[in-house]
Amino acid sequence: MSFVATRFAPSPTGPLHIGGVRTALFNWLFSKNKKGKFYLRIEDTDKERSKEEYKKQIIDSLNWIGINYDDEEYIQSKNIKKHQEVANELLKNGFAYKCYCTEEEIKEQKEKCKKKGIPYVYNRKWRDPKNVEIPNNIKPVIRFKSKISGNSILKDLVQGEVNISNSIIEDFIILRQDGTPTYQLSAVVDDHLMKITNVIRGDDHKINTFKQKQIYEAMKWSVPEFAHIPLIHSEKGSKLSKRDKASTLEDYIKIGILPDALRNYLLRLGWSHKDKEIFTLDESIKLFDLPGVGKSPSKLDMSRILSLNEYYIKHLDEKELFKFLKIYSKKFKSDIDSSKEKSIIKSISFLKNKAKKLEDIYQNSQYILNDKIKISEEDLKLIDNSSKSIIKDFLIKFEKMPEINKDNLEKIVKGLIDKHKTNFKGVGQPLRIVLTGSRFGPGIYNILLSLEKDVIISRLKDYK
RNA sequence: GGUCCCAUCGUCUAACGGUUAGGACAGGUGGUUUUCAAUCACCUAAUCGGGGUUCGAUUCCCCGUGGGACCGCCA
Repeated sequence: MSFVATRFAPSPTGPLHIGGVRTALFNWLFSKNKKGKFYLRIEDTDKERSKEEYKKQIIDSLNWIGINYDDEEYIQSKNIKKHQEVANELLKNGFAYKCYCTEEEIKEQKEKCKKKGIPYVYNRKWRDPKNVEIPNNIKPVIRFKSKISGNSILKDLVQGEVNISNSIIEDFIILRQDGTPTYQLSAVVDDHLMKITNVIRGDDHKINTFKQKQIYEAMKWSVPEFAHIPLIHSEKGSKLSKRDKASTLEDYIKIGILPDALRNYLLRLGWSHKDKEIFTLDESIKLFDLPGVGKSPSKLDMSRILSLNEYYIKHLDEKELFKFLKIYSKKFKSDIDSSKEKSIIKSISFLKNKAKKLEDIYQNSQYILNDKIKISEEDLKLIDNSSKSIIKDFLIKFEKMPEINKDNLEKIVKGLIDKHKTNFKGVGQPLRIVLTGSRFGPGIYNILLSLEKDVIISRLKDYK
C-alpha cells in the first residue's frame, strides 16, 4: 500500500458547519484506514474575512468530535511567499501571463454577455498581447494560461469519470493585483508541499479541480487523487449554508448531542456499509472506504440525530455520561453543585431512559438540582384532601424508617394502598408531584431513593 | 442561461442483471406498565416517466422530467 496523506482545509471565516465536519471526518477516516497522515490546514488568505476566533473554534470543534490531526495546524497565509514564487515560475515558463484589464472592464464584459445570453469566459485579451500597448498606470493580475481546446477527464474516486470541455475553463487569476495569491494557486502549492495524496472535499469544488490539475501539470508535479463527496442539503433541499437553522456544530453541541452520536450520524450520511447502523470509532476506521460513499446529496434529519444520540446516551458508561452532563451543564446551563452530584449520579441510570439529549437529562433532574420546586396550578389541583392524608401517612412512616431501601418503601406503599383503598397510582402520583413538581417524573421508588432524606421530608411537610 | 452532477419508502440507505425490493429513523396499532418515558410485537410506506439492450432490469444505454452544484481579484 502506498503512503496516504489527506487534509481538511477550512477557511476561518465562520463557525464550522456540519458539512465541513463531515468532510473532515471522511478525510480523517480515510487516512486512518490507510494508516496515513491527516493534516489540518487553515486557509486564511482572505484577510478581510478570516478571524483568529474562528480558527480556534475550528480546532476546538475537531477536538470535540475526536478528530486529531498530525503535526501543527498548517497556516496557509504563512506560505504566501512560496505561492508567489510558483506564480512567477509559471510566468517565466510561459504558463501564465500578466493581464491589465481593469475590474470595470471585466464587469462590462460580463454584463454584455448577460445581455446577449451567452456564457461569460474571460476573453484572454492579454494572453497574447502583441498588438496592445501595456498601460503603465495599471497593476496587472497574473492569469493562468488555461487549455483552450480539447477535453479534460477527471477520474474521481467517488463520482467516476467526469468529462468537460476545456473551453469553459477561463484563464483564471492566480495572483491578484496586490500580488497576493488566490485560492486556486495556494491550494495546489500547499497540497504539493504537504505531499497530499488524496483530496477529499465537497462536490462544490469539482470545477476547481480542472483548474488546479493544470497547475500541477505545468509545474510537473504529481497530481493527487480526487474524491468529491456530495453535499449535505438542508431540509429545503439546497446546499447547507450558515443561515440554515441547525447548520453549525455548535448548534448540536448546545442541545447536548454526544460526539460519538454525531460522528456516527455524519458517517452514515452519504456512506454506508451493508445494513450496519451503529459504528464504534474503531469499526468506522476499519470499514471506511471511498466506494461506499454515495453519489447523491443527502438531507439533514434531526430525528435521526436524536435517535442516535439516545442510543449513545443509553449505552455509554454512566460515569462517562455524568462527565458529559457536568461539562455540558456548566457550559450551557448552570454548573452542577458538588453537593448534588451524588444524587445525580444515583439517578442517571433512570434519568437517561427518557432522554434524547443531555439537555433532557438536565431538564429532568431539576427536582434534584433545585432546592425549591415549582408545582403548576394544574398539578396542584390533584393534591386534594385525600392525597394530603396519604402524604401525611407516608411521611409518618418514612420518618421512622430505619433504612431507606426499596423493600421497606414497598411495604409502606402497599400499606397505604390498603388503608386508603386506592391503587398504586393513588399513592404514587401525589408523592411524585410533591417531590418533583411534575406528574411526569421518574418512577416513585427511583425518586425516593435518589433524593436526600431531609429533602424528601421537607417537601412532603409542605403538603401534608 | 451555460457546464457538470444526481434520482429506491417522508428521511438515511441496502440490493454491484434473477430478492415476496431489505434495514434504520420517523409515523401507526397493540402488549407490558406507576404518570411521562422506556421496552416488546406487529403494520403502513419506495425503484421519477418514456423508450431501448436482455430470457430477465432498481441495476446497463438513450431521451424527457425533477432536484442540486459551479459559473469571484471568496475559499
